[in-house]
Amino acid sequence: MNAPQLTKNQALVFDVLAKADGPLSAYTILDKLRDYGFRAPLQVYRALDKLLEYGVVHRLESINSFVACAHPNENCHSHGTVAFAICESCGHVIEFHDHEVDHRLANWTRGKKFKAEKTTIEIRGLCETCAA
Amino acid sequence: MNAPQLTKNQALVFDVLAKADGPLSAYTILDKLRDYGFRAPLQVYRALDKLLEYGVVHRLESINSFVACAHPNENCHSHGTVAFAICESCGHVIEFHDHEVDHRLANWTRGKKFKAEKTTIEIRGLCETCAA
DNA sequence: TCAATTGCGTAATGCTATAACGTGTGCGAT
DNA sequence: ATCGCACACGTTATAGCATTACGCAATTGA
Ligand SMILES: [Zn+2]
Ligand SMILES: [Zn+2]
Ligand SMILES: [Zn+2]
Ligand SMILES: [Zn+2]
Repeated sequence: MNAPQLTKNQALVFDVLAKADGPLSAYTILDKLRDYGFRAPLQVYRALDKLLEYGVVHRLESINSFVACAHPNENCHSHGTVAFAICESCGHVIEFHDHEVDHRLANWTRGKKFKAEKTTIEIRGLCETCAA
Repeated sequence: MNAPQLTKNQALVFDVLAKADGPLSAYTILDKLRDYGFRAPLQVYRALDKLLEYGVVHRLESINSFVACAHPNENCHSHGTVAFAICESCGHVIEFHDHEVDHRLANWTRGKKFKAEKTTIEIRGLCETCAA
């Protein structure tokens, strides 16, 4: 899914995420956008839905938060499953792909005849800086 | 973490999960246990915390639900990361391990000096029956 | 006996997400 | 033109998930 011109709300939400140095919850985004006219969660969630659909934002399931894609120029979806390492101390997120992991999981689903729609891989822990 | 004798509440929650044919949310568990004296979410969450700690229950982050461990006699934690395939149609969950996936992710974290604490791998889609 | 730990019960609150309603705007088909 | 449709938007209310805070009781172990 390629991203068309963003609407005003979508652009506002995306900018907040792009400028953040870590994942944000929908309600945190809402708070940051109150000065721009946002009043209700749905304004955020509707924008997020589209941004997720366009692949320019990822959802971190394990922490109910959202993050701008770290590879804005590639199409993340085309590289297979995106994986995340999330530092529980400083909040930083590293986004990565691993072809071999994709391959193994695809093998498994093929063997089980399981039709995968969406795969989540999230590693929570401490980044190099925070672990030191 | 090995499971000691469960308390009454822990045993009730565990039994509900063990008898269910799919993952349950904390509030669904609460409803099923009202006849046994449960009145508040915390009674469920406290029991779940312990059951998770003992490794006899897993939390599915992507659907905010809980499931009894499918390998009650092995120690799931000792096998590395547990992965789940979750059918979005019938709700069935298949729990599995893949050493090679673990290995790849461990390689990645070692390379980044990221100290992994908890890794989530969840595949959502359609099981063989539902995909047919 | 005293202190610390653990489990339990209850009420209140906070965080996350969606349902349901209506409005306005752009745009192609008739 | 104007009708119908798709889409974004705004608002209110509600549903669903999880924790904080307080107090009590039983257990353990010094
Ligand atoms: Zn990405
Ligand atoms: Zn960090
Ligand atoms: Zn297990
Ligand atoms: Zn199924």
